[in-house]
Amino acid sequence: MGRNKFKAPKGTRDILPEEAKKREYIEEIAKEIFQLYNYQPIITPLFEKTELFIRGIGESTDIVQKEMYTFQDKKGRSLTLRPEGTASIVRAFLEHNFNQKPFPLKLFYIGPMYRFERPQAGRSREFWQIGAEAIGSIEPAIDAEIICLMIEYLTRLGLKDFTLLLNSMGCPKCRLSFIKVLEKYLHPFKGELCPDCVRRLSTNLLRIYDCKNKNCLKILRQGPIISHFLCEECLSHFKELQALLTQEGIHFQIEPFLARGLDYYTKTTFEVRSPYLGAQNAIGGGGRYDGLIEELGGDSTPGIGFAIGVERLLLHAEVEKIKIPQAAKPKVFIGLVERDLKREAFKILQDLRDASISAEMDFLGRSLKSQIRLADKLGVSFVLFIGPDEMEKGVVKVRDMESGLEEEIKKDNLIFSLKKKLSVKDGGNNES
RNA sequence: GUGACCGUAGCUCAAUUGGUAAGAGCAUUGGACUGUGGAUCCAAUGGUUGGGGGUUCAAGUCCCCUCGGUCACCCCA
Repeated sequence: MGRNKFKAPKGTRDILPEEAKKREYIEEIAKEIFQLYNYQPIITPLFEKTELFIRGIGESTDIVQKEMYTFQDKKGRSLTLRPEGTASIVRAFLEHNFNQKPFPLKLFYIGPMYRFERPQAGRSREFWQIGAEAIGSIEPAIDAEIICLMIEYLTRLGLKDFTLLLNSMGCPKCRLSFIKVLEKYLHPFKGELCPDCVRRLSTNLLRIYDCKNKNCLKILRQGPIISHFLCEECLSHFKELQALLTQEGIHFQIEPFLARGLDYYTKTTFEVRSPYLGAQNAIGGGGRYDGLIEELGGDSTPGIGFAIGVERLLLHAEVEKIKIPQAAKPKVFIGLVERDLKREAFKILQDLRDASISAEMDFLGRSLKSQIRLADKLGVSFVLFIGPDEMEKGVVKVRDMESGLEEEIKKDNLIFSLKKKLSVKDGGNNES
């Protein structure tokens, strides 16, 4: 171990075949559901101009303040590895004049994000998100669609034990009046709040809701609630969204203290929490960002989106023992009895593959016994023996690894016969 | 960025108060069974004990630094 000079950088890791296959599966399901809801794939660069994230995510957020992977390229431009997906998508939206397309424009993405943080359970420096954005509609129905999409995806994967939290942050107008009231309420408690919250009092008041200090929480919970201060428009939006979710049988919990750490959220915010993830308990979350596109230089255009953390999803799925179908194993192994029949064996191997039969053979000159052992480890259904006796008769000996029965099959008939045998076996189970 | 705990073969773990030449199981490879798997048995491969420095006659074991891991805080996916 000490010999290995190179290790994956702190907070990153290799995703080995076993896990990679699971990811392929959950991505596949995601794509199915996105297609069902008519969301189109988009792939944006892993890095962007730093300025985009500062403007998009918000100067005062933790992401911008301390979590960005920022570097200079050879021309001295400041670039940043993307810490989240929405800013890039809005940038692409503006860059390609997507406002010319029919609204709402619906996009999804799957890819890695980067945040410079101390790793812990459910948190690393490189992590993947599956996310979706719907741009151009202010209808509560699109909020409902986005949330349904997210919940349906998790449900489709088989997750059960999660909670959907819902809140409205209001719009800039009503938020302002709420902030005033909250400020007034909190002022007398200044001496009792934790130092962080005292700081938040003057910098970014709403961030106070992120505090986990028991005393601060107690004070907050007895204070004003943002939903009581929503303007007429925001309130009816929120009510309509709730009605739609209820109609679809989606259970949610109003969480008046759900603030979320990105400055751009307006009106709807939501988060899916898992009881199994330790301190980092959000599997995914999202919200409406009606001011973001204008902030980044476009016409005033509303939008809403969510992101799911792939690693957290997988961690949760592990606890719930979610069944993830295993990728197919090779079905046939070629057992080479004598070395000088290598060419013949290779030919049969390729013939099988040409016929779409997944096949494998030995490439290390192993003894026949070791070859069969290997075949067993690979879990193939059949082993074909290629030996002098068989050659002479123009046949291949086929061993059924389950029953141990062997049968000689004419070479001309091999593919047809194997396909038939395999389809019989496949008829039963296909999972593990 | 802060704190706590941890770091011995590919994996899971041993190694008396610092004391011979760091062991075992599993995995891998070969063999017992010279044309045949899963069981069993035998053998081999595999470690400058994360790295560096220090204390000591002697360090896997003690001290310092560093890298990494784990968990928590901050915050979020």
